[in-house]
Amino acid sequence: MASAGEGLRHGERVPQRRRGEALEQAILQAAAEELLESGYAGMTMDRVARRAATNKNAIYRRWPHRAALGAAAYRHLAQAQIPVPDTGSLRDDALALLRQANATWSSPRGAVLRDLLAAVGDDPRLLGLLREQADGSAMDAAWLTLLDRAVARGEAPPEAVHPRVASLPIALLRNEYALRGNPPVPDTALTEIVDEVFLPLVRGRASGP
Amino acid sequence: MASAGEGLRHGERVPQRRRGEALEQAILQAAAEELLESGYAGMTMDRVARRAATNKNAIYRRWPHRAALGAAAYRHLAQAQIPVPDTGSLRDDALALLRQANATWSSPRGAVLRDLLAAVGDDPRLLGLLREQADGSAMDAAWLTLLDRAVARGEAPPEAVHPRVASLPIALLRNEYALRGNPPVPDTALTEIVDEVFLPLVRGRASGP
DNA sequence: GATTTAAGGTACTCAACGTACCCTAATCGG
DNA sequence: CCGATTAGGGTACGTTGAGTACCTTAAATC
Repeated sequence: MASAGEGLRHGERVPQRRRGEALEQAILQAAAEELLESGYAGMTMDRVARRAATNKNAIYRRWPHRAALGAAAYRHLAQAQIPVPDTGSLRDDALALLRQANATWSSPRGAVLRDLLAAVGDDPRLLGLLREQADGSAMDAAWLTLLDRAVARGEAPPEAVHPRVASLPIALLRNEYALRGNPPVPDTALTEIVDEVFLPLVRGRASGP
Repeated sequence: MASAGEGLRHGERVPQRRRGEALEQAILQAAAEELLESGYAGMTMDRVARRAATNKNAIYRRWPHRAALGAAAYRHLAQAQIPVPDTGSLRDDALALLRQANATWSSPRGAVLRDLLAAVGDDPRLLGLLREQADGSAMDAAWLTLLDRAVARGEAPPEAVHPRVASLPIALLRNEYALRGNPPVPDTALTEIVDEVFLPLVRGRASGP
């Protein structure tokens, strides 16, 4: 067997030691994998370092502490694109969005996110970083789009297009998780949120001041 | 100064070593104080033991791990009695209850509770223990009472008395904390929750199916 | 090719959880 | 009233994991 990798034609050198961006991506990838496999509690710095085939130095040169790495790794694994459903009915659209959020949050990724939010505590920088990708403005935008369409169809009054209304179903879903813990919220709870709260509220704002 | 405690009349002995209930209460008290002073992260087992003038053995004989002690200590310090406001107006009642919850949650105790809920993770026993005293059924009962009174005054339709409606304002308040972190929610957010969501929903359920 | 930059390797400090062991005070049974 | 049992006190560990220090060595840059 000829020794490979060193003697290339024309003397092209293949670096054997990653640097900069390449190394950073490898670390993030390793951290994300650890997060999915063992949760945030299991994502130790040594394990990440070993998995990325590097050492803790390289990590601490980039992130000041574990929570920061955790947040960055979550972001790396949560390329959240939210496809806004368009079924032609406000109720079905709302249910579809809720079900999608429920599926995401009850997946391992959801558990990781909740761990991270807990661990981050009150560090506003990391809090923002997490929320951004997690469910923040993108989610609100989706619900506003959904309401806009309903108004255009004459299904909802214009007063219903309001940030508080838009964020309501997700807030209630989040609340279910806060109360019950990890297991996925049953579908009956989702329909209840839509039928008993969301739609009545949309109606209720019609004749309001 | 005469040496006290040992030589009592009639040979009554005052035990110098606490046992059972007395010691348990002392530990809980010490843990609760640590929680308030330094949060859950600062409530180390050694500190609690020192503060209670005992040692870790006595603690671990009673609680299997730190999280269990934390939950028990929180319960010890959170004798939650919820006085249901009765101002004669649904809006004012609702605002009063919300403001009270906001005050509690933005106090050190609220931060401790959030830390604990995070630390407890998915242990259902501790989760239940915490929620019980924290904001669970007592809170819901208060909101249902408030709705009942409004219905009696003719201020709200009977259909508004529904668990989902009752838990809504607290769910939205909790959501504010989840989104923004520790600082108290501004009063404008509370009035918005009441005026833009809660009251319209109560109205909206009136003519509903 | 020399110099500077950053990765690799490793050992270490420190804090904190949880455990083991042994001694001694309090309680309980007779 | 006196031994036996129970449970608290004291203390020293073992272990894990965060974060740091320091030196060596490869890669990039001048």
